[in-house]
Amino acid sequence: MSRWASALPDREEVLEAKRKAIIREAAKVFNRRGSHGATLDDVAERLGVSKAALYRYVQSKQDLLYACHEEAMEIARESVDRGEREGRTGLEKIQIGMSTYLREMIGAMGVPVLILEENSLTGDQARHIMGLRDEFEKRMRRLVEEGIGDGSILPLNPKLAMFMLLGAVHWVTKWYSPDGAWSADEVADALIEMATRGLAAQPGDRLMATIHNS
Amino acid sequence: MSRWASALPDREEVLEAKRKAIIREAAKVFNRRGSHGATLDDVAERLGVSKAALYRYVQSKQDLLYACHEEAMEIARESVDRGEREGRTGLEKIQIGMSTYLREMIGAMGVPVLILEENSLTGDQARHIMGLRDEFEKRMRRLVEEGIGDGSILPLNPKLAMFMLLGAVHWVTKWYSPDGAWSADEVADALIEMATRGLAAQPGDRLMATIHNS
DNA sequence: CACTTTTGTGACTTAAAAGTCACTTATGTC
DNA sequence: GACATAAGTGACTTTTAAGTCACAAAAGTG
Repeated sequence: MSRWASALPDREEVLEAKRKAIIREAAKVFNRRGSHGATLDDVAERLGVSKAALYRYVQSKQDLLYACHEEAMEIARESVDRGEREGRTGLEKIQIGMSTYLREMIGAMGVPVLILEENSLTGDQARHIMGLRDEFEKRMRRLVEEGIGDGSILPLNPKLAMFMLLGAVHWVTKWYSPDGAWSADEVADALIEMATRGLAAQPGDRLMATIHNS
Repeated sequence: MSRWASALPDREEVLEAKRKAIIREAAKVFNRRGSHGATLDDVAERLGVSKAALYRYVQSKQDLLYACHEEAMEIARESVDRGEREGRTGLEKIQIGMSTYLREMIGAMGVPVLILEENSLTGDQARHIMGLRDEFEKRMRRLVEEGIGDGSILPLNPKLAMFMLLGAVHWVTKWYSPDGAWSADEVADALIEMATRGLAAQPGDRLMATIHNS
């Protein structure tokens, strides 16, 4: 047994933490430059190490890209979980789920969603990620249907509504900067309020989020 | 003077038509694979010619990418023009402008919008395209302000509203397929109706577009 | 047809980034 | 301190796609 018992992070943990850091940084670069435009030299430089060092933590660029996608889908899944747990109507579940998702993506430690370029993943990896994405989208669609059923959402096409919301949300990663005037929380609240109002059966006659009133 | 007077397309026209075809095809590939992931061999193959042939019509891949962006911004500009001309309130102008824009992008001959990857354009070209984009966004924002002023739109943050709408619209290029069940027109109408309802001061109590009622 | 101009090609060179490896530096253990 | 193991590096090879070029095929013109 090493000194300090298990009070100090052991090797495994440090290793895993470094791998996570690589994934986070890579996700940002992939997202800004596209998966083919991003270079591992670039990721390495942002982390202050050499490219060769990265290869101790990831097998290949493909592997890294795959890990980023997995992370993003994990965030998506947890966000819907939370929406389903905490919301009372279909609409509320969507609002909570989507704003959680958005906050996680653009927040300090977030892995921004990755634009799915055709071709960036292949074979089993592509199939797995697409499977997760389809599942996520199916759950979102069901929440829309639930909302229509319970009267919180207007009769409309669930698939189209889901795509509209996802577009509004994913696009944020293209323009949002943490250095700007708005916090991730403010953006998430205000954007989701506005976007979901389009579906609401009883839309309020004013918007409550802080960004709208400043 | 050649025979048939000017009834036959002359060389210049044919040349220009071929260049347009290259731009359209390239735009699709850039959009699906990202600007770095797209290869000119691929574009050439889709057009049934060799890569070397492309270089008779474009100077470089950069030049081609730039032309695609210019084309997309031209479409954007014309769409706002039409909205401003035909709409009566700020909200109506936005609805007309945005649905025109979306139809043009995903329609048969459309040049899908290009995700602006950082780094894909550089120097003067990047500055020019960003200038056009900023101008487009500024006009959209002004229409939101106009709508707030004339009472057709709720008091809200114009910049955020614009980003929400643009996200919903641009995202369509990621999932829409002309081979699917929905026509470009149907999608444009239904999506814009839903998305702009979120901003409307007097949102209707049901959605009219065909997709929602089928 | 004979000649010129335009359009297009396959085989090449070049550039950039992925991926590897023999080696150095750091860390932890007795 | 001495040894063992892990972490990290610079210089290399390999791969892929951009871009070029000498030549071939096609089209226009007298």
